[in-house]
Amino acid sequence: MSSIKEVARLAGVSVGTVSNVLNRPDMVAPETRERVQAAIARLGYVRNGSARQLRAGRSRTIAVVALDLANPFFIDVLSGVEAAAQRDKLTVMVFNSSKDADREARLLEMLEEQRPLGVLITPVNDRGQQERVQRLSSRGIPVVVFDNSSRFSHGCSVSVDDVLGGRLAGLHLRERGHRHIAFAGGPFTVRQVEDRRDGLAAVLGPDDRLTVIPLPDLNVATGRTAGRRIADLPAADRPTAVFCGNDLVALGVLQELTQRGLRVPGDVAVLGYDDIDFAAAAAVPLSSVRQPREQIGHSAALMLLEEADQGSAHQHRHVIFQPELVERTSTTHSRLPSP
Amino acid sequence: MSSIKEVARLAGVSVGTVSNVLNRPDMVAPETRERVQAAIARLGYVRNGSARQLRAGRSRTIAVVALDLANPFFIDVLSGVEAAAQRDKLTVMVFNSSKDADREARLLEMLEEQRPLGVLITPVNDRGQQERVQRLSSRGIPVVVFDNSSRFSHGCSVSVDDVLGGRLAGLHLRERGHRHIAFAGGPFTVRQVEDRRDGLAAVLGPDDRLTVIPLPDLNVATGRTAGRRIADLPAADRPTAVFCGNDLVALGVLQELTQRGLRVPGDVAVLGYDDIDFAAAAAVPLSSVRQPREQIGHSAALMLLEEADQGSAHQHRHVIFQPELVERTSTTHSRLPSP
DNA sequence: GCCGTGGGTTGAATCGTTTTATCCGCTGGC
DNA sequence: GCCAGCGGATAAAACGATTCAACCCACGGC
Repeated sequence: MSSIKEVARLAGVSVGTVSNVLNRPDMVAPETRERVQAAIARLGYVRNGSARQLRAGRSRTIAVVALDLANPFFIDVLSGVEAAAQRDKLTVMVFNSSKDADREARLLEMLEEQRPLGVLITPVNDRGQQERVQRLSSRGIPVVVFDNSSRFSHGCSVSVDDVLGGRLAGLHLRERGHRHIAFAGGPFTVRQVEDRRDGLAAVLGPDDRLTVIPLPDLNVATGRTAGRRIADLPAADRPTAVFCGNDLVALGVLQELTQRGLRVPGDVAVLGYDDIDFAAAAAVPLSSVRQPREQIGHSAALMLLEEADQGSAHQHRHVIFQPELVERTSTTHSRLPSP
Repeated sequence: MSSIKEVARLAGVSVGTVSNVLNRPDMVAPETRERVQAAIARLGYVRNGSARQLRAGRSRTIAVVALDLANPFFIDVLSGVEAAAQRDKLTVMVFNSSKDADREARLLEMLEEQRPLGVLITPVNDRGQQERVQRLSSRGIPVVVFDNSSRFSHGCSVSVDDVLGGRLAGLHLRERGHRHIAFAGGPFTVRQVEDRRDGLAAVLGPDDRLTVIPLPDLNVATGRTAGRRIADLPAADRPTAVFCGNDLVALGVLQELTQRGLRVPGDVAVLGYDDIDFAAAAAVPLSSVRQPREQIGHSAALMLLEEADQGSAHQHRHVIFQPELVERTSTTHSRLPSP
């Protein structure tokens, strides 16, 4: 309710001095400073962020537009971002696009008006948002794209080599003797999904068989339908291993398979992607291709800050992390004696 | 880069007219309107949110301060909030206090400066933040506290009857014949945790035994230590059922118990709280006390909007939802023949 | 006695909107 | 022929901070 003016009046100084007390307290005589601080306390004054930002031109918050907060993967990325932001005492605000291109568009529009210090985003799809993202960065708001292997040319990007991830998955499964492997995931317009499948396909031998089970989305529910599809196949046609687009799908597949009497990994091995914490806690602890989650967020945020500091002198960079395979029970033959 | 002024100049009108085109397009002659719109498009003009809000005094975003985004429970609450916000085309921004009182304090401070339309929060603890929250609402920013059974007197609140939840848990387990039950959770300074334990304790018979395993926090890791603690007890002293502070703990307990050769529910039954989606997908599908997650968020948001509309005429309300028990495998005796 | 210096303070300009009172030119009614 | 009314546009006053040039005063040096 009370503005800087009333503080000034109550303390018997000019608004400029109050502002100085707030922003460079050492520039003002101790005695006046205390008088001003007393006035501030007395009125319960707190400064108006909008006015501040209007004048200053820059905000102290960085925005994260997450593709799907329901996926723990993003939460972990987020904590990497928060760690990096803490260094400069910036606040992180999170928006959820929920994989909805329209929502994402609205959010970006709103961010364009709000002008945060920078934006971290995993775009819903490569094509559509390019221009909108580009507009942001042409407005002086740095944008870093993360978890997206598309070469994002108008800004920095942090991604993980998903083709390699697919290859690791394929090699691991072949090593375990699997010759008929399914890939459950989609949509293939999402580059990551496409890459993972392609990586898998690339390491299969000429006589190996690959069954693709396309899914409209990557979550537990679609995973279940994939599991059902697999369970319903005649045993001869059934793949002996399923590589899933991410861990949520794997969890769904796992649940449905065991529920229908198939044993994991005995009858069908299941391999996930991301290595979220819940993967290890699953019915059968899930093998998974791990992405360095916090690190993705952390380095993306650092690149953002760097760009925000450097301004126009900045050179965009593209960081690519390597995934690694984490082996758990769901792809090793059970050590328990079979009945 | 370009402001409303340049648009006005390019279109050959005054800034007031441009503002009208933006905010009440029907108040301006079609011909001028088009000219202005052309100018806007040509310059790539987008309005400055800070200036806008400075003048308007009110923002169009509501802030959610979540206690722990890593708990899927909050994500579900969040989607309820988003659903409600969509109606008025408000944006929802999320902040993560991570159960850290200092962080929460900083966030609230920042929100006080930023003046969102309203704030939804699950405070880290009842005591400390009362005043800060109160300051917000005394500044005209409505605050709704959710998922917290403390009677929050300075604003609306939405909560779930946790004592009842504890009772339901206790009744269910007793019905299954359990007479020695453990409660794994903490810290007990958190009202919800305390209530759940008390509810459980209230329905135990005089000869029943309750073992409390206090935990510093509710997550998978602490759940594991609880599981280990239980597994290490001599069989005679071991509770036959564990009621967990939330599903994350239950997941940890479950994992550790099975890993150490104890069978769930054969040797020890496990009961969770919240009924997050991962509960159903666990090693042994988890019985759990369900809270109406989306609904909590939805009704909290509606109350917030109501208060924001009504202004000072508003009467605070307290909504309390009822939990219900969802029975799955982890508390029913296995149908599989025991070996 | 004058001048330079420098810490401390002030006043005014500025950021980009929204909003309100005012104005302009016309038409229609009396 | 005058005035009310009206659609449409404008100019100027907010909103609440930051910043910068100017100023004031006391002090020391010469």
